[in-house]
Amino acid sequence: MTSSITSPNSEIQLTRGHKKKARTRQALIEAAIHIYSEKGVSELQLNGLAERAGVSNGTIYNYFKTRDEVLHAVGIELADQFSQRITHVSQGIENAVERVAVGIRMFILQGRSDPTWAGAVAGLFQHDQTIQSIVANNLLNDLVLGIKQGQFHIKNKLVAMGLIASATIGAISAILEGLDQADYDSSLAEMLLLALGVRAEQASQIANQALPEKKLEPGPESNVKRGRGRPRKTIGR
Amino acid sequence: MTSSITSPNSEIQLTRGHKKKARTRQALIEAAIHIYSEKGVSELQLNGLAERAGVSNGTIYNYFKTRDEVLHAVGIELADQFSQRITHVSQGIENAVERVAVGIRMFILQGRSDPTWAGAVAGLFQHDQTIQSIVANNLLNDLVLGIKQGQFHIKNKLVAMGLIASATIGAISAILEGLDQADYDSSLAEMLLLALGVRAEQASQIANQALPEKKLEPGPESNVKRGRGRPRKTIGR
Amino acid sequence: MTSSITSPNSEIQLTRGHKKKARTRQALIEAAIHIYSEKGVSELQLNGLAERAGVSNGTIYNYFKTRDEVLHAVGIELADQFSQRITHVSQGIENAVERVAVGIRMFILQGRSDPTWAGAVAGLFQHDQTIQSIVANNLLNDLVLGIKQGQFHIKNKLVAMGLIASATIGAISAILEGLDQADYDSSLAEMLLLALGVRAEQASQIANQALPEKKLEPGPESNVKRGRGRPRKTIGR
Amino acid sequence: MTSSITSPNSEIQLTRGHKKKARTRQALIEAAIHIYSEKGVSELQLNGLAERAGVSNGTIYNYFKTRDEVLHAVGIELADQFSQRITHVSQGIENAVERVAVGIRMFILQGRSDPTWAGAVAGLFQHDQTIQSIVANNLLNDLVLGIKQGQFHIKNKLVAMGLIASATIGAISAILEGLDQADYDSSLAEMLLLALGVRAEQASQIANQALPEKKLEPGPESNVKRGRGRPRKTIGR
DNA sequence: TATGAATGAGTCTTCATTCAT
DNA sequence: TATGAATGAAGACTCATTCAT
Repeated sequence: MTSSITSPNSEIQLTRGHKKKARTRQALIEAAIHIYSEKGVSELQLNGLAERAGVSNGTIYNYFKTRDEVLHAVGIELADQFSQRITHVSQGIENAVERVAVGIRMFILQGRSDPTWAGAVAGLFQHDQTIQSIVANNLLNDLVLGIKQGQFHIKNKLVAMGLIASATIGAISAILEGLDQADYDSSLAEMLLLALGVRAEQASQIANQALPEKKLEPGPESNVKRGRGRPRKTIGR
Repeated sequence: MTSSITSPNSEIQLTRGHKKKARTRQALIEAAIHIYSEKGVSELQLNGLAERAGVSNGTIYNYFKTRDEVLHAVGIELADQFSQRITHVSQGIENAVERVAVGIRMFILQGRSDPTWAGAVAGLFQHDQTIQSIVANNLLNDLVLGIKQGQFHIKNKLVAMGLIASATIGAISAILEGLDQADYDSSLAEMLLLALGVRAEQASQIANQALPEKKLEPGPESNVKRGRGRPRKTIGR
Repeated sequence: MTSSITSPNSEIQLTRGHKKKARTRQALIEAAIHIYSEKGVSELQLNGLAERAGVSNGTIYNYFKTRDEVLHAVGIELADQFSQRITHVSQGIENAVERVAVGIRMFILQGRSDPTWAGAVAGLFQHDQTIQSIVANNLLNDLVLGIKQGQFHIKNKLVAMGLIASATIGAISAILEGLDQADYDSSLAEMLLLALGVRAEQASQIANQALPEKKLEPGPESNVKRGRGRPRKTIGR
Repeated sequence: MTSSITSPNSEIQLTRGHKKKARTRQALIEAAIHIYSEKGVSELQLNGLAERAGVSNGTIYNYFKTRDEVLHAVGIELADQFSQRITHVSQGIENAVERVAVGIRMFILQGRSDPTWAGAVAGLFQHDQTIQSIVANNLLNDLVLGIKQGQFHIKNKLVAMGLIASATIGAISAILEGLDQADYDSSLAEMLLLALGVRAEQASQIANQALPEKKLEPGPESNVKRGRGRPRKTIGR
């Protein structure tokens, strides 16, 4: 049942009979993330959610007043996790170019190692302001830093930000749809660095250098065995 | 607010009684595009569609067996229009760099001049393989051409393609959400050319040169004369 | 199926295939009135309503946007019918004392001849402003008239109005609960006339004189055969 | 807003640990009375009740097997209180006309001084036989007495009883809805005495004379000391 | 073909009641 | 006894689809 979605300290909670409430809430959010990932954000049905979380439908309403509140809570949670995961790896990196490259690549690599999580994040990105803002903030800081460091040459920061965000999300989506490519992460990172005005050799070098050795995040093997199959037949509801 | 989606001068159509059927079908599709644009693909409700198209709900089922069939037909139509509009503007441009730049910019400019259409296309892009394939085909040809012409230096064509597509769609979405920027089109085009390995000065020059004087929108009567029957060979379903 | 609840001209409608819509709406309202009468206003359940009206539950929503709208519509309808029935019989009576007496008695007699209707009106009286206002208006006019005619001697018209209304509604309720009394109508009318300051002999005479020969209202026999049994076990929902 | 329902000085209660049970039960009933008064009898929800009583929802089921049992207990309690309050004020009054007038006025005055309690009683009156019976018994005795004293001239005692009860309850409801009038109590009492056949001058004099100086509300400790067990013989269920 | 009322399966939501702690 | 999370039956509401006219 544990998955990389579970917050880090959840093992402690699971051992005790206490904190039942927190556990159920977490179970609901995790189940929601799985459903997001498999069927898309707009497909979340409360019956399915309850079943997947192993509770009865009424239980959902002990934690969320309405369906929308569930969606929102999941958004917050994903945004939170996103922020943690990405900032985690770029901690300690001083060079803005490297920070950006590492961020892009790490996120793409999540598309392979934890497709559930990545799929949910990617899917949610279009629908939730919260997660967009978080990405935007992280990115903007690094862009500003890089400009100050004289490494980025950008005419319009907002356009640049949008470019990086949508390209990265797009890459994740492509990978999840089976269009993976060898070195997708470094290829894309290199191109995006070029777009930001980084010199070609530097872009190539930084985009292809080894990633820091930090663990991506708990990420148990269970993430891999889950297929992201079930092709959506219907677009709408 | 002007939109090429709007049916052509209706007097012309009314003169021929026997085109009623085709007209109703077209009215439904156009109404659907409006709804796509305003509320998102997954929000299409058949009652609202009928109302918007000025027919009664039962009438829909004279043209489509099921809701899914409506969605599919709209997808085809949008893909079709997209294809026409884009190929239209790059007709006659020999230089691959220019072709790509013009394509990107023209599409972004639609976000301003015909937001309904652009919004629908952008929204559909995430959900429908058909339209993705069309973009892919157009783009791939130009990329290959540019490589042959020695102007693009790309490691992975598929990655490059995904980059351009998602960045452009992302730009449209941003604009539709009110996050417009002056020179969004040329700024983004320039960055993307850089990403493709075009030299900085050339990228800047081509991305900022005046666009060809072609009208953005094909004449309205083309909406009708384009045969619905013409089977299209697409990669997607 | 027809009942005194049906509006007068409904027979005409029922003969034609046209006006299906109006017929269904009327069927819903009539069914609601029956339920009101049997189970009380707060017990109206949409499933039961649909079943009783012989339509499927979804059909209700073709006529009313929400449960509350059903309640309101029934309130309007009952208030309308109330107004018609009562004003009908007092038409042409010039003397205010007589008008009031006839109104009180007629309404009480409805408690016997059309218990469904009367029960619904009585039950609704506590919950709906609309019907209260209508009663109030009818009554107030007659009180003012009687005062002008020098027959009523009242200190406070509003108190008097409340007295008459609640006493009459209370009588209906008592009758519907099986606590009927011979001459309930004239006994109560006489007491209320006394309360309004009418002289004893006049009160007695007017309260006991024969009622005008007008038919109460369509009132088919089907109204009588329906028992108002099913004692409410539960108070709340 | 002062209310005799409010539990007595809680310090006294806290000194005795062994009365916890009785206190919780009483807290629940008092909370229920507040809810009755504010939202109507049929709106009592067990979650809200628990919250208002300051206990957790499960606790209710330590005192009542079912929601209906709660409603019933509240009914008993209110009827009990009603009986005490009314008999309290008319104690020592020999004249039946005065007894009736005082009863009516006192009850109406509760609508102002203790609207919570009065509202609950009035609301319950329509739904609960118990409280109706208590009123009936009190009233009937006085009516019989008044007839024996030659002061009431009534054709039908039951009709008269119903008239007084419903008129008084109606008055309370009107006041609670904000339709208060100066001298509502004496105005109504006077009219009702007239209805009972009392001569005009006497009715006016008695209905308007000063009320006895008794406190409206029995001492708070009575809330506790009144045995819950005392079986009451009532007509109603 | 067009209409629009009717349908009913499917969803969300509420709330009295149960039960492990 | 007290707690409060969990339960699930039940009710309101939606909407794609059918069908008589």
